[in-house]
Amino acid sequence: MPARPSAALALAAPPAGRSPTRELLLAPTVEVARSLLGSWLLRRVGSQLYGARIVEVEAYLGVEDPAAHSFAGRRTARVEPMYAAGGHLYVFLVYGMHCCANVVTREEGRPEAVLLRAAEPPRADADAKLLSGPGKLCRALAIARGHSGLDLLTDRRLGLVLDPVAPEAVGISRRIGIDYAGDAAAWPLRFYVRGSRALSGPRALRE
DNA sequence: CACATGATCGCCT
DNA sequence: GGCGATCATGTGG
Repeated sequence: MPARPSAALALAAPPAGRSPTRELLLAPTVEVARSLLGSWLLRRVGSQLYGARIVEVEAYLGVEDPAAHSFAGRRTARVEPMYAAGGHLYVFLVYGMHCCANVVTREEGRPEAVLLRAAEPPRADADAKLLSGPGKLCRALAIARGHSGLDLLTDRRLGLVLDPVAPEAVGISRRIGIDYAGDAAAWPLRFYVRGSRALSGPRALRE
């Protein structure tokens, strides 16, 4: 696991745009998911700033969502950050080797989150597929389990800057990789920026 | 391009 | 003990 983010993600200066408010991140999870499309995920290591623009996310609706780690109120040390207030980060390990990062939503005690599935590098000449998948996104930005539970609104290492996309540019589909969750796998909770070259998943889910 | 498979280990039952 | 909110690589069309 790389200690530093990919050099291709280095930023000379912070991107334009405003930081999200706590209120925005306490909103219904689907609303937050759409708000995060286009947003910059910023990563700071030492004095160097890195970042990428989020183009694909999935909503996980907590205790009533069979695909969510917090389904039926499950509350363990791993999932605990999902119970924090909106704006915190939840990172977990899947398949023994990849991390996935989520932005927690809703008020404290209500464990919902938005999975960050793909992002675009800041420059057009970079590999568009560098962060095309939740595991690749974490690897490219050097996000690890040790970051789980941090507050994106106050932490120096990770943060967000809003840069909304037009509603008509947003595509919607079923979620990926959760077929074990039965009917919930078909719920339209994946949101993506149409036409982005950084999208993950099969072609049929990119429109 | 579509599909199949192996890697690898923390987490929960 | 079983199984993932995945990825890279391999095969075949």
